[in-house]
Amino acid sequence: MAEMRRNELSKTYEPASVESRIYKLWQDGDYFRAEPFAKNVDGSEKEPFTIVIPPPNVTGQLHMGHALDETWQDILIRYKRMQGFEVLWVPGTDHAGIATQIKLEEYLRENEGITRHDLGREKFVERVWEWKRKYGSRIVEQLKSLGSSCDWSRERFTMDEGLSAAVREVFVRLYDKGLIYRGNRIINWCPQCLTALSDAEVEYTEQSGHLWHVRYKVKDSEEYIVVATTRPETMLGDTAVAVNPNDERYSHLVGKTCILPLVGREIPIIADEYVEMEFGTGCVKITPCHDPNDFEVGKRHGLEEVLVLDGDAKINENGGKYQGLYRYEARKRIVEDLEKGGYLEKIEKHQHNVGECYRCGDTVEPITSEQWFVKMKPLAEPAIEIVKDGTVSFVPDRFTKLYINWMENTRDWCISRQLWWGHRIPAFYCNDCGHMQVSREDITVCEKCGSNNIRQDEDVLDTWFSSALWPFSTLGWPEKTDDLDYFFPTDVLVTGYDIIGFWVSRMIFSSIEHMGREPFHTVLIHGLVRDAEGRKMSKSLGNGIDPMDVIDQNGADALRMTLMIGNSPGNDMRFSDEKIQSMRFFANKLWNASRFVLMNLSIDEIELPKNLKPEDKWILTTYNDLVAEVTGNMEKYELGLAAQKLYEFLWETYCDWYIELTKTRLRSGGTDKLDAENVLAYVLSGTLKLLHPFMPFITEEIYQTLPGIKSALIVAPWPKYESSLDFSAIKNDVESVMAAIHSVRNARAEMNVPPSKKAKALLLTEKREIFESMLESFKNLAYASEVEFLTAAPDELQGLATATTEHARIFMPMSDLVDTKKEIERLERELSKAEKDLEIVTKKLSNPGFLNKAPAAIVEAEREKEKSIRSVIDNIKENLSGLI
RNA sequence: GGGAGCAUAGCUCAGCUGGGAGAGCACCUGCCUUACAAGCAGGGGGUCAUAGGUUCGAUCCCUAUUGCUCCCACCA
Repeated sequence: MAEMRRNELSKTYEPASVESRIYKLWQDGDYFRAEPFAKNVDGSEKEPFTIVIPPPNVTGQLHMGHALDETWQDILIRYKRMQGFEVLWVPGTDHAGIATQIKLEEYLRENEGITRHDLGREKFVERVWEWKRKYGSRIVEQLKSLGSSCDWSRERFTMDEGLSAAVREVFVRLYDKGLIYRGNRIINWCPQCLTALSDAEVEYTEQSGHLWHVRYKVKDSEEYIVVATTRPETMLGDTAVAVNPNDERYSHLVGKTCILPLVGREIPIIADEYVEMEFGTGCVKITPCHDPNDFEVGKRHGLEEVLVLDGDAKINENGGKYQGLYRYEARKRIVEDLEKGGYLEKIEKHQHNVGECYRCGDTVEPITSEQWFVKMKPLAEPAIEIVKDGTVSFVPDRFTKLYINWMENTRDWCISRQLWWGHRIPAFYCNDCGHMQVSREDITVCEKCGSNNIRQDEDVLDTWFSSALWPFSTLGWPEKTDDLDYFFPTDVLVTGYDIIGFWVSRMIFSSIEHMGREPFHTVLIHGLVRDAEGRKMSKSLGNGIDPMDVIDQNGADALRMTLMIGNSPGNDMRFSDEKIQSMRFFANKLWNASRFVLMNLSIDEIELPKNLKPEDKWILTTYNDLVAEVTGNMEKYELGLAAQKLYEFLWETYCDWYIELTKTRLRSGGTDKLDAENVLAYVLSGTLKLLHPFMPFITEEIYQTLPGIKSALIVAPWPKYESSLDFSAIKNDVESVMAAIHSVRNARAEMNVPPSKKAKALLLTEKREIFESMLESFKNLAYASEVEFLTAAPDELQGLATATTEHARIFMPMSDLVDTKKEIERLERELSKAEKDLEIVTKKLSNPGFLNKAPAAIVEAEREKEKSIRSVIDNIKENLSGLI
């Protein structure tokens, strides 16, 4: 596997050439494929771990939101795969009813000058399939370039045969149980898309409008009743005026009738609690067909229903002389006529929320219409319970509330759409006797009258109806399959908080209803990716950053790391050039560190040496702790923290310290060198494993070049904490040498001594042993020409630069460079800093409350700290007194 | 109207069950020390929004306040 020559690694990391090759390596190795009931080498059954992808729109293209979503999932999947789970990540795409249909209609209009009606349903649907075939693979390819390790052999599409069968099955079952019904109800209608929408598909924006106050004359009276409305055109459909039953101003009018201006219809004045006395005039015109609340009022009072708007938002035949006018045109005309007729009392400016179609943005109209609905209450109840009892949990937890709130308040779900692209509703009508049948199979003969004059319902189902079944339909349901037996329920669902209502909730109740249990145990919620200014990325703002461009320029690993590092579940993040750049640099750092190690390697097999040097023990201990921490973070879905720790360990611990500490040994040759090689390679190899889920490409590429590697990193076992690697006893000793090095560098830097100018170091320390065993490294990193151990401080400190730590005082003869006055100032600065620290600690330690109540370990640590600071202070003071 | 989130270094943000205030970028100083200048070494910079409370101890828990963001509801 390791075709690559070690010393041929290029000086900078070039992701483009690596990534496609590595992805092919994984695919050729078939590492993404999952087998139900797979066995371990010892014959035991493997534990499954399953994620289903939130299916992107089949004709869409990858955006940053996807990239974030996929990265989360791929990290979890790769982590679990390395841990020995039989992992399945089911990929697929969604037919995205409205979105796709709109897209093609736009294309047809712009390029062929035709509408879907010119083509007719059959031809149009055929064109959508063509469109799907043309663009459907684009997003899949984009997912691959991100590194997603999906089982592509199981790729699904919501309009696949199997998934369509699942949709039919569910529809029929729910219908038979009375949970799907057809009815004339008020729904949200998009006059642009010409279809009904569910409540979830309507977005509200605040707009400034007007409140028109209109006089309705009370019949057989000189009185007027004044109603306030924001949509005067709907008055054509008024069938009552309502007041609050407790409103004394109008109680004498309740039961009377008034005359609808312009129309002349006599309508009753009724009393209903729904009316707020304080708002407007306290009188509300009731338009049952064009307002959801009015619809309810109408039902309660048995009011007449007059529909006045057509599907395209034009006034219909019930609108008399206004028939044919578009809604806003009609509004203008009606207001004019009201004014002329003296019906208009006043016009107020008014801020109110207007519902818009989430796809096209057009103002939706509430309209009564014959539609199909899912009865929500019986489905919602167990779906709430399963989250309340913890069977399904949200990460972070706060989204539990949002979910429950959504579930508790949801009204019946309007599932029929007047579109052509989607799952056609399996309801069949007999044109002769009018009988309706809902069926899994297409109906050709009426079961009631035997007629074969049958037509299928024209409508299709809401896109979310099929995606609600995704966790089990993709595994073969309603067939009984091994996949279902083994991989269901799935484990984690990863998605953004914006579709909890649309999708997550519907998957949960669908799964309970049809599978009898939860679809997944954890819902991992991430935030949105915003631009550098914190704005939502959107097409209209043109501020979207194309992940494919980012990958091309920086590599998928850098993109993934950018999206993960420092990000916590549920929180939005900003995407900036700076961030992506620093991650590209990180990839390069990893590359070069590996290059350095590989250049020095002469071993054929990585094996930890028997005689470990102190610095080896130090790095192994630190690495070992890292394994434990990162694993803990992964388990808790704290991927941002895990990434952060890996970044720091690799850069600061491994590169800046450990590699530097080994350089003298690598130069020395012999066993020393071989031992260093082994430890370097061991820790690098382990770090690559830990980092692999985050940066799969570069880690795999490097891993392949390590000695003795027989498998791909993608299936290498995840590192475990090993107590045999715990040398924490010696950690402090090594760190005291590091502290001394740091202090020397500091002193030299303050005096602007270049590294090239080496100096002798006179070393006074009670830890002579450790300094001696790390002497060469110390000399190298502290720029010491030689080291002499002292048993007492020199009498005369003039002309000596001093470096001071808890355990060491170092004197460097550099008379030509040392400015005694400056040196004294520097030491005094350090002293006052240390004294401040000491003050805090002693205050704590002199507090009886602290001593009595704080845990012993904390008190002990505080004592250690005090001792250490005192030692530093003593050392600085002695140095000072020698100078003054 | 209801609910949620955020407020930590100049900027963007971490900070897991309360005990050390952190990272990246930016900034200052010195270095091409042959893995990396996409780098190395050193450094400056924060009353952790405000006011209370709980505690031996609060960035972290509780209450209130202020400011920003979002979601849901839709009083016509």
